[in-house]
Amino acid sequence: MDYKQMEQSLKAASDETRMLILKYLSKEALCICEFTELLDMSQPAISQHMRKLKQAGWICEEKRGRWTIWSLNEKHELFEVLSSLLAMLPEPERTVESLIAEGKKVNCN
Amino acid sequence: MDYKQMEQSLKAASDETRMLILKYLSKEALCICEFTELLDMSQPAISQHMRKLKQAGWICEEKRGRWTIWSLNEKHELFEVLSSLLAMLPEPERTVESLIAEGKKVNCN
DNA sequence: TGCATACATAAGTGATTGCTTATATAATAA
DNA sequence: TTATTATATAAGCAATCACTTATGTATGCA
Repeated sequence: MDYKQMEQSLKAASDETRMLILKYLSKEALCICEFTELLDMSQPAISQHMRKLKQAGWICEEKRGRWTIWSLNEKHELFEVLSSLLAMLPEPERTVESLIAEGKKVNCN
Repeated sequence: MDYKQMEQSLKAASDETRMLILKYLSKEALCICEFTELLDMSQPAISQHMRKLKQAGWICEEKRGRWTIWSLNEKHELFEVLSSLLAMLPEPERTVESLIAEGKKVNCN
């Protein structure tokens, strides 16, 4: 891995919002609409973060009907490093379960 | 470690120039003037990169006369992660030895 | 067919980045 | 003392950032 590649990978991960996204994805695959609820952010903001993470190779998308299901790319060269970083982070307050409890869970998977 | 802390640490390391600096420091402690030669950059540019790395806790400074000797901070909470990242990077082309060969090595340590 | 849903993209904006040049500071050398 | 060396800091600037609002696109449903 060269310096430019590592810079691009790390830069994409070095953002509080995107680290939260990756933390959620380390548990289960999710779609954009769930993240807008979990992170309380606009849909375009989430969408743009996803694009950055995808360009860096951290996540994969799977189109299913009108949903796009996002998941961690376990084949990323730095996947193990990412995993150990994510393991150091606390569990987010909002969970998919809390969305269900609030009746805000969408049926995308 | 919380999300903001990790973001700040990773952001400081997520730069090609600063990763090169860290790679050099993983071998030996060095001063600014050596980096200006090794990286072919201006002194203020290097100085500002050092400040960022120091603020993130990645490096330590030791003032010795008019020199400032910089070294990796092995007590950083993410030191092991950093080490494994640096180990994946190729050795830089320019080395302290090549500086000596060119007669550009300074006597700072 | 028409409308709602899920998402992507584009343009605009204020904040941050990484450099530059210029200058300040502090230690040593002459 | 004066000059030189090593470094830090400040101001300025173009590029990039993360958001916003507005709009486009594709799917599924009535």
